[in-house]
Amino acid sequence: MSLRAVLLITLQREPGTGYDVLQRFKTGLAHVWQASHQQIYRELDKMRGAGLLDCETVPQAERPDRKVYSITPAGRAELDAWLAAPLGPSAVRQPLFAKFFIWEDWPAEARQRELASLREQLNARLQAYAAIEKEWFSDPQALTAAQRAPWHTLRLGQQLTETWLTWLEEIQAEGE
Amino acid sequence: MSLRAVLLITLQREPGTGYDVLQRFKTGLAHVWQASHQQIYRELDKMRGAGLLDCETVPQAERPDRKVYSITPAGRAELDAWLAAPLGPSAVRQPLFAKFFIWEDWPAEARQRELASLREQLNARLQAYAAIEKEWFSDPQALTAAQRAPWHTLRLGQQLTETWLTWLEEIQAEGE
DNA sequence: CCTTACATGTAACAAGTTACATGATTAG
DNA sequence: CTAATCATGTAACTTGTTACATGTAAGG
Repeated sequence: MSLRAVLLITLQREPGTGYDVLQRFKTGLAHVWQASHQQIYRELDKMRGAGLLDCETVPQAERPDRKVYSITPAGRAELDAWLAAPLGPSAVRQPLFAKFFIWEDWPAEARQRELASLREQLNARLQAYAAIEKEWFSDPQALTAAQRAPWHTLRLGQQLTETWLTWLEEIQAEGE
Repeated sequence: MSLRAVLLITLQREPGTGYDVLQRFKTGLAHVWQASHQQIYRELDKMRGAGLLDCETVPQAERPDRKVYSITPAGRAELDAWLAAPLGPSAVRQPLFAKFFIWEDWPAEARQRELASLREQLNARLQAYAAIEKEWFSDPQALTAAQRAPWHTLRLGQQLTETWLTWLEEIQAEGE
């Protein structure tokens, strides 16, 4: 259900094609949701079938037609219903924590590799956040009302990542 | 793959039935992994089929037979391979962040309900962590080598939850 | 009497991944 | 010449959820 809701949200802001949505998932929505192009195309088609989206086919010379989706009143109603119901608890799935359950069983160099790889991923995430911040929220003083809440999500993302990094540094220091 | 790895880890520590594993997912492994009983039974059967687990059927009077699974050498090899390969980045899926993208569109009381519900969930999670800590790591000074890494995962879980809570309090304060 | 614990499963569905497939245009 | 961008899709598979199904024993 959540992918569907995210699609409704982004298409409500601005209609677009499956490809457009994929680009949004890679840039401004990168810290919110990710999905493969196959998942997006499939879901958009299902939503059109369910009457939540309209689809206008725009022919293009020498390229596949663009299928521009936009939200319908039924789609907006479905979105409102989703917004009105508080989210349930999310499932816990932490493969790294699982690895830590037999941490002493590993060769030391495998541990180092794991931690180094994690560190890179966390730093890459911070950089991605910084890019979003620069593009969308460069001046926190001048945020519009509509920008304020999305900006908070970005800040939380940053803070969670920093919590991870601090913890990682402690672990690495202890392992020496 | 990760569910499979978690099952290998827990059955390597101690053989058990699907039901046993489910109980572990509810207690000592609660902050690591969750899965429904159907998912567990299905996966255990597949793993037995793939030669990763042995299954010994223990008849019981007046109750369904217990199927006790234990890890095979092939299972241990698969686990070692999983441990040796650093984890890839995990997918980003934050439905709450999506809601925040149209936060100003909601009625104020719906927002309050959402935040209150989140707060309850976070507090419940902290309590679950405290229970695990009490049962498994009551004396941090006296941790065995094997307990040390799992204890670190618990601490990270707590710290992440606290980061969420601090953020939540800021948002709630600002909303007044 | 009702709920919880014990102990297993089938079936259908929803969500997400990976591989394969097409074909023009533009930038290096 | 090669890679990236634009733009769409099919098919097969894995993973996770929900509903249905069975039956005993113990505790309140």
